[in-house]
Amino acid sequence: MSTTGAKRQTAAERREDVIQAAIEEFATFGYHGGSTERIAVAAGISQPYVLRLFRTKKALFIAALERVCDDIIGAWDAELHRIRQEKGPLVTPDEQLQALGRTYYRFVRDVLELRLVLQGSAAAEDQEIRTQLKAGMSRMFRWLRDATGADYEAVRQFWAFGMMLTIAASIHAVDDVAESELARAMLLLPEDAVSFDQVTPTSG
Amino acid sequence: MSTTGAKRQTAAERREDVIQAAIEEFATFGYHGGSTERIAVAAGISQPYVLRLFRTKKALFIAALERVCDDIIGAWDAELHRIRQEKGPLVTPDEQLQALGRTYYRFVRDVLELRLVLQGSAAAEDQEIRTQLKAGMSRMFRWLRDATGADYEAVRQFWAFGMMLTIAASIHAVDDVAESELARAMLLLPEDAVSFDQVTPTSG
DNA sequence: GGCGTATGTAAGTGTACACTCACAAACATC
DNA sequence: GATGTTTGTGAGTGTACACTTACATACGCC
Repeated sequence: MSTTGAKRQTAAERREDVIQAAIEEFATFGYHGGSTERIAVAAGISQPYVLRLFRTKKALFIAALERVCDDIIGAWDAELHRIRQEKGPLVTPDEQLQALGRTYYRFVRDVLELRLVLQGSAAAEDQEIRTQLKAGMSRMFRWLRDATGADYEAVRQFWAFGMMLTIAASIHAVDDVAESELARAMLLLPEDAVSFDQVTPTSG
Repeated sequence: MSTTGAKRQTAAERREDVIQAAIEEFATFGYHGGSTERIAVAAGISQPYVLRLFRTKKALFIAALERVCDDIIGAWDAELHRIRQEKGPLVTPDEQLQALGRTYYRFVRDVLELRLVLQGSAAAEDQEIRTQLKAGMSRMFRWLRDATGADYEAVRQFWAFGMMLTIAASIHAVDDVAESELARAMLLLPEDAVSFDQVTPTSG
């Protein structure tokens, strides 16, 4: 273990670290506000190397977006299997969607990944980002439809709620839910709700 | 009319021009991606003067956000009066919300203002922006509730749909609605819909 | 017409940041 | 242990952009 003891990893491993750091950075600050320098620091490498692993900042953003779509579908898939094992194979599409909806946040690491979808929408003025985002959303929509067998209307409602929950999380509505009937409304809670276990992530 | 014929306006008038330009710029490129220089050009003044009228870029963004919330409420209000005159004063809350929802886009100039709300959510990591956005959303929620008399659940659904429509517009889903069943689903259209008059803005 | 005020700008400053390039250190293979 | 390849960095470059300062031009008022 010399002082210059450089721990080399494969490019694939580094890429993974960078993507994870990028998801966090971009989800928080958006595409324009996110910095490759901070991503590099978070991933434990130099900034130029980030740009060698992903040719441009935009390419990295798009890769992160793609990953998030995969993760969300993966999390949904796992939850669906859990539900089916618990309740038998005869659950209705609506029951399945409801189950996915109730545990929406728990699926995705600290809501960050959902926020990245929001950031993608915000940056969708860029054609390449827009194209990628559309593809990702298509995949999610199709998966929801195919996996649960639900109809358009149900998937629509599910998705719309998801977006609203994401925005509610973005503006930290959950912070002052006790004092604000608005927050309560946005979080889809009944007026007499006292707990947020069903919608908040189990953070930290 | 000399060549240096400077047309002076009052600061209030300039501020108005700047806010309109800012809404367009920020709605398109977001808070971080938006440029005060471009806003200045669009408003027909120099960039330093933009920052004299609004102390900082952030202050301008927040002012634009506030304005948009007012505009949206104003547009809703006008539509509500129209509906009541058309159908008499006995319309139910649900009918009123439905009317607002059907013409959602038409209310707001080319969907830009709704996109700014999305951009605000994306930039809500910043505490001041977040605070302003929360206040604006609160006002909108309260107005919807008070003006229509609808209950939480109905307002929630209305809002969630609005957010989804905004995102659909951001990713230009409407562009390829003919070829994509996804776009159709996101745009809340029944599967046999042939026209988008109900949801698309009358642009140009 | 002089004077105070409001409207406006040219030019500059500092900084953040995406991206480049030349070079170095670790590893694999023979 | 020489050689080629992959992993990695230090030190820049150019540029975009928020913000500042010092100055100019129009306007109202007496």
